[in-house]
Amino acid sequence: MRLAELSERSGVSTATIKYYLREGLLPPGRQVNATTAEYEEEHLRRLRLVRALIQVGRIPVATAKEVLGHVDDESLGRTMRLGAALWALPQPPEPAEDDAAVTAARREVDRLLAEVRWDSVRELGDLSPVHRSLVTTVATLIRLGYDWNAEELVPYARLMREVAARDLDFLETHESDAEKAEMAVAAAVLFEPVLRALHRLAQEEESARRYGIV
Amino acid sequence: MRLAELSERSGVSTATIKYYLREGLLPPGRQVNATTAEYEEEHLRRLRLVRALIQVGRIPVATAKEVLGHVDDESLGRTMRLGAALWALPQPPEPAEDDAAVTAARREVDRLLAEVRWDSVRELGDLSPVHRSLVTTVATLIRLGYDWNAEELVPYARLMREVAARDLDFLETHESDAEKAEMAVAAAVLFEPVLRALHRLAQEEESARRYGIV
DNA sequence: CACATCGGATAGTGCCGCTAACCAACGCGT
DNA sequence: ACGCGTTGGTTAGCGGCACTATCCGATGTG
Repeated sequence: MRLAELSERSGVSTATIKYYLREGLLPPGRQVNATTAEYEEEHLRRLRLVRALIQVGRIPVATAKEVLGHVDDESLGRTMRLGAALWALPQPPEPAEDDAAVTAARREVDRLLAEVRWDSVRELGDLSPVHRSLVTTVATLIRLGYDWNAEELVPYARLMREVAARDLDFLETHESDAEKAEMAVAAAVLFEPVLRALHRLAQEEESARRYGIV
Repeated sequence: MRLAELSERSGVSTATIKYYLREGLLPPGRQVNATTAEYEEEHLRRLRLVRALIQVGRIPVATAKEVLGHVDDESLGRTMRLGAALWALPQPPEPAEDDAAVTAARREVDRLLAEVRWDSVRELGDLSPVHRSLVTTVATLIRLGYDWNAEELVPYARLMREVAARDLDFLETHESDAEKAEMAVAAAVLFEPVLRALHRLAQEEESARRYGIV
């Protein structure tokens, strides 16, 4: 298909598609001649994924490019691709001011990880961007005056562990041979909005039950 | 305290504080005379909350204003304040293209809510922004080619229900009289990054256990 | 062979979250 | 009483980001 058809079938304007091509989010089509390029179904699928990452996952274009770079990195095995792609996903900005709150937060997070015995991530520690962002967020909560401690997070951690186990089960079940890595990224990025929405819906439901009003 | 001190103790530049005052995110200080205004501890706390909403929660300034407006709305009771504030929290943009994917998504979400018996939110249906955003996100997943169905979401929904119950327990325990509504909003907004981080950490941990590599 | 269409390149737009610069009023030390 | 540094408010501008409008020469098409 040509660019115009790609645009029509995806609902993305040709100008935007050109922008994505320019930014390297979308691999170039097969150049037929100087004025015509041919795109495949694969391009359409990739374009939908890009839109999902950017619109639903709210991932910056530059980051999306990086993530997709890992997805396309054939030098990595399946697991590594997934890991590298997830690693590249954006985290809350780290003010990195090493004050008392951050110290306290780090201590509590460490205690939490010890308590639930997540030894793999404990070994990685600050190397993992996710770990750092968790510390930062907890530090913010502490600064706001929450008397935060690891014990209160333990049940949440256990629940999220269950969720993560289901995530991986899901991936294993649904992976087709064709686009394994893309699926993994899509699942990682698009599951979060689903979880977030379910979380808020659950809050509405629970609140309505307890207090009668929403 | 004066603006300069408010700036120093919060780590936010005076220019930015002035900006927040202008935008109505921060109530004006007590005007002593034409060139001096006096701010209280309350302003410091509110300022920290604003920063948390914007930086950690990534909430747009205009939305944060709206949310805080509900928090300050004394015509509402506690529960209503919380509800209104949560209601105003931003959702993924809704393309609102009522195509086959959206229809299918709506059907699956309805089935899900029936299955887990969240009758309160079911009654509200499309009225709730959260409900709409869930439908939109699921529609995106469907468009990407996931053969999505309600059954697969059920365990997630149950888990998030447990999480939500804990959220509300937490609120009930920790609420001090002084800043109930602010705490509720902070919890709602700042809990999500914590959950997200725990989720990803759990994925790393689980993946490391299953496949040995992260 | 006229003409619409194609894809690529470039420069511009609109929004958003600040931020630098300015200003008159004030308060404090001498 | 007076000079001068500081205060809080106002205005205009900046930088980044995600597009987007426009132009262009090459090309396929009736």
